[in-house]
Amino acid sequence: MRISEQAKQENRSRILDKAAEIFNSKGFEDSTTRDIALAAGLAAGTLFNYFPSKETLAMTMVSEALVQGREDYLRRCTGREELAEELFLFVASGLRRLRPLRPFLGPVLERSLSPFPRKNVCQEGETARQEHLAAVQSILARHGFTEAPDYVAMTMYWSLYLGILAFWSNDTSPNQEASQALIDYSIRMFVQLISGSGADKGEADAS
Amino acid sequence: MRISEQAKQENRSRILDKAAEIFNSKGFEDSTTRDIALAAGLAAGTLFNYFPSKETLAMTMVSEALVQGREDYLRRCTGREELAEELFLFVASGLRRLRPLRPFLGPVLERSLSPFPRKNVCQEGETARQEHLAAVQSILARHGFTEAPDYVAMTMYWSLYLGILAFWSNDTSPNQEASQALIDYSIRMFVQLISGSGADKGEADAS
DNA sequence: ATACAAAAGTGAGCGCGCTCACAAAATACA
DNA sequence: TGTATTTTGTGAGCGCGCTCACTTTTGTAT
Repeated sequence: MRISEQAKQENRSRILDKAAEIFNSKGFEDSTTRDIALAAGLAAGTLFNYFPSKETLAMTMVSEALVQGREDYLRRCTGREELAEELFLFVASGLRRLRPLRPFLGPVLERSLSPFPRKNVCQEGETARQEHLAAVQSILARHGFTEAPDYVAMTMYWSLYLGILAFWSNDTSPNQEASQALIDYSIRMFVQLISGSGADKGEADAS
Repeated sequence: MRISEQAKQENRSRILDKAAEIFNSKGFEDSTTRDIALAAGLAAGTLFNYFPSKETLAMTMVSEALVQGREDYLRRCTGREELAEELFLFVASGLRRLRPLRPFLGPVLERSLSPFPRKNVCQEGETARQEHLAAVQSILARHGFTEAPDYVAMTMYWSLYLGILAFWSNDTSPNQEASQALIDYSIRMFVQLISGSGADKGEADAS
């Protein structure tokens, strides 16, 4: 069992390695699970003993990248940042870790993170979303927003975040400055939203 | 040629009718193009003489609904509305027409309207997005925003709009009040964004 | 009518993600 | 060691969206 356990881990990481390679060279949709399995030295069906779907396989990499991004953020965060500043740091840390996966991220994030209701949800995606939102909530809490923001605010946050991911994932501007501007505006907007409705929720009355 | 032309149109609309029926009863993903073609009295392959893909078939219905929604909006619009009010009317008019398609909208909108880069883009989806955004721009223009808002603003608008669609498409609250609140906040946020464009951090408040 | 070209319909078949009945190997127990 | 049990690997095969070589129908010109 020990030896087998180790062999399993090796198989798993060999699948992940080869998958990353193939996804990066041909994109997500043009890569086949058969190719990946064979490249990892396994039969076609065996891949699904390790990952229940092609989507989950890809999202596993995304998930790990986002976890590392979160760790980076915690390491880099001094605790003296403004709210917007800290949110920016958090988002940017995630993107930095996603960078190597960029060539094949589009279809994966679209399927796994989008809030549209679907038949077969990918658990990795759900988890990634929840953990991201939980992190945001904890940042808010540390900045004095003790009551959890309502569903409207968090729904809007997620929409904006997905928009950032989508834009960033094919941003060809030199240093992704275009994305930086988008992140900047999105976060500022979000901060403004929760600042304005935090006390008296719902009655903002603009007209 | 006359008769055949008419037959073609009949086939086309029979496909659309049966597709709507089947999509509504089994959802988009569980419906097969074979079933739809047979239900329309055609061979499996013939369907693709009329629509290049299953996605396009579904998006054709969405597209038509959105066009009708736009007409409704033009009809109902008095021209004396506030900007936010008019945007709300515009968005709500679209949703009203999409209502009958709601049971199968999720996967369709996710694939066709999402801004994530993809291999095979569905032309119907691209067009729908462009027309929607053009309508928004013209509303803005009529309210004094003569210079076209920059890509950041429009990107954020589209993110928020997609979020609204996603939330609304499985909003089970009695009269979709939950969605109404989301639309309200999203639009107000967007108006604030373009009003204060170039404005500095947060505090500005509404004037 | 007849011949012919263009348009429309057909269904076998492809490659995909994924399943599943079974085979092989690893482990547990005697 | 030998046997039973569980775990892991295998690849034929399914159903899907979609293609394409072919047949049938339609329209035109003689």
